[in-house]
Amino acid sequence: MIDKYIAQLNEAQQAPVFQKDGPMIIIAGAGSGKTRVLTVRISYLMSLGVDAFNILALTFTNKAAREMKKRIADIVGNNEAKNLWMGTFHSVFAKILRIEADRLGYPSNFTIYDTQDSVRLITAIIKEMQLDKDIYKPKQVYSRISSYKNSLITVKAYFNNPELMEADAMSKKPRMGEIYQAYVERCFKSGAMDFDDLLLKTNELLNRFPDVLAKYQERFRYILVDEYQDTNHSQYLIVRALSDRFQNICVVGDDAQSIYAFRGANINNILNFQKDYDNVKTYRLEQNYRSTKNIVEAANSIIDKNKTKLDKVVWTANDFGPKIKVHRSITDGEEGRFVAGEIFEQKMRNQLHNGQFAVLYRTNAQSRAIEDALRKRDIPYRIYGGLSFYQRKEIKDVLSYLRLVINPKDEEALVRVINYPARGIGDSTVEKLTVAANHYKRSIFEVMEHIDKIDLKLNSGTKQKLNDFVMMIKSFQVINENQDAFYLAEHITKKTGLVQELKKDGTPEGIARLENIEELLNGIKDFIEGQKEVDGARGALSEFLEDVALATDLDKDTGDDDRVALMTIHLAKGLEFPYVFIVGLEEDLFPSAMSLNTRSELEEERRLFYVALTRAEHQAYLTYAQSRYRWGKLTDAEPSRFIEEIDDRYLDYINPVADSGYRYKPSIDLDIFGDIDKSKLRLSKPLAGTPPKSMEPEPVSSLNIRKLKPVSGVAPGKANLFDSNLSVGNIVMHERFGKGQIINMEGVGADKKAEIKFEVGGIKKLLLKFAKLEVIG
DNA sequence: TAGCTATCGCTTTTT
DNA sequence: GCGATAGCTA
Repeated sequence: MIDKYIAQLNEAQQAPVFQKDGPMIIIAGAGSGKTRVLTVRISYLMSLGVDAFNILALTFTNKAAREMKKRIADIVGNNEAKNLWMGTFHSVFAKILRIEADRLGYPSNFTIYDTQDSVRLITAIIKEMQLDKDIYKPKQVYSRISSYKNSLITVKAYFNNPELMEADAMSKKPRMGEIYQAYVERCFKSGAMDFDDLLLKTNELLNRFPDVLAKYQERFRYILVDEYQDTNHSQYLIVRALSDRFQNICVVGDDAQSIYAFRGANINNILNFQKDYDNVKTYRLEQNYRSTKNIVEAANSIIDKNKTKLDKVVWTANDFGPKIKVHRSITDGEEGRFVAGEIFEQKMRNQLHNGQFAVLYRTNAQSRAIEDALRKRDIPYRIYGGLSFYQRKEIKDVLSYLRLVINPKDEEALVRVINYPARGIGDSTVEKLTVAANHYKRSIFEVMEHIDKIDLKLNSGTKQKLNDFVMMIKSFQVINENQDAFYLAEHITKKTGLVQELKKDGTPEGIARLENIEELLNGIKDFIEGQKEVDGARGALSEFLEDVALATDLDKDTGDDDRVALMTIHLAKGLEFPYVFIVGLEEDLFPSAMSLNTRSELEEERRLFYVALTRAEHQAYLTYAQSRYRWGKLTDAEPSRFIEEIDDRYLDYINPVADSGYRYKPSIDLDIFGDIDKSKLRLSKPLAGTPPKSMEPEPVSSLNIRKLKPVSGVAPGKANLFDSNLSVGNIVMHERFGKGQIINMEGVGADKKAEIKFEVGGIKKLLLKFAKLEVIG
């Protein structure tokens, strides 16, 4: 049986399958069939007699884990596949932490705080400490704490590290450590772990308790890690610890697709793997089965621009296929219309369906313009990511009640719903409760339970209301013991008045929210139906809540309806589509303005672009707009350097008509389209009195000026192909105008122009993008 | 304490 | 251009 699957692999793919023991790394280029290799390898291990219980496979998304499990089930049968430990780092170690929770002083029913919960708690702490929230920005503080945790810097380690403390003091946050400490204490007191805790506490567990470590080392004799390039330090240490005994560790990854450094992923984990273990075998999968030659080669030409990378040549035996289409539009609205129109046309012409198209963007905010256009064309689509279903207010409200039932110490859940729907427990009361809770080192709920024994200067009416709330939650707990989660959830929505609240609102938004709650209830029903088939399921409610806490939108995808996919590039990693639109290819958007400060940030953006392009099987589109609404304001944009970085032979410029039609005749005075030319407007600051005609009201905004800085600040001469080596004073040769000297340069990126004094013909302004200039002196 | 209005900050990506 | 929050008033 297994032989058949092995025979379907090429030689390079078979080699890692056949290596049963020892450390190994598989460097797998985009589209090289790594998932197949992993599934066959796991199946093969099992065919050699390795018990499924002894295999741990860590993936990046739940979806990847599910799919892999399904494919393995096809090979070895469902009963065997069921016993595999397979999932994301977070979900696998959340399960283990629940089993071992008492070792760390946590309840096994601990809550998992999502980012929203964490940020709210930090906001509250900053307020309580009476710090300036403009200096201590909660989100910034959160990400700082997150990066500490991912580097295994505990509160204690922080206070032992003068360098860190100094760095925080330098950035005007001398009390960072105290916030960190308070945050950790409050989470603990609430019986809650945040995302990073799931990894940090696992490390703590394995470090502090040798017997626990031994137990899981013994259990996980074979460990496989997918997307190894995206692991952070914390994850790295877990893998190292668990694999230390048997050294049967197989990691798969592609350094060219490392796109999560921003949240602590360490590309060195993959670059240094050979050094971490003895006798590491390295395998390379370089043949791409996914994309056309055009796409593969164009993608290679991009990634070549990066300095930090492993040796690897991705190639394909596929056809050349069509060139990559590049489209320029005036506004983001027009960009959306182009995408929608093109999907419409391609569907007609080639008998395609919606599911074969994907629109990828850098930021979630870009989806709106695309959505509008698709809707107008009646093209069904599905948005992934963004505000996920479970993060919507009405959903989080219901979930908060459910969380309180499981873990009444959960403070974020409590604060959220203690007065929603309104029941006369106001801010000042909650404040008093919080102060008392911190003072007695108890949870707010516990304080409320003993409200009569503590003097909080509350009037009797308020006390009664608090008591009612406690009794209500307790009554829910009783129901939870006797009824299933669906019954309880439905009961809660009615009993708390959540449903009535939305019904009386009556607005379309209110109705939509009601429908969402209904969908949530149905989701719970589905979940417990599914649970009934799994043996050893604990209380369905707590399992449901864990699932929800670690679920992503991608996981909800059933894939059975035919829709165009809209998502960020990050989310698209690991997916593939015949037709891919990469939209918003503009400087400051992609590459993001936030990533222009260092070379490594820029290289990560470039890898992101590489990931985007290699999602396409048959046809890729690159689109950009010359102006775009950002933060509700129309903003100028210029084409992304990434377009220029692709060799022209792979590209097909769809519409060089309107303004570049002029540009092909550089002898024409450029002033005639001065109104259109953004960079020119921007740079004519001395003429600021000139009324800008019909374009946006303030062409010389502070935004635009700010925009110039980072672009030109990046490695002069390297920023893009067009300004290489050229500077004022150079003697150049032009194919039509002959010899001349550069007397001035202006603009950036694709709009970069040189003013050249030619020996014959006088001074001309040329767009470097089109002028074929040879430097001769 | 509740509900309304004004203001802010946001948009880099996610488990 | 939106959603969350602060601040004001009843």
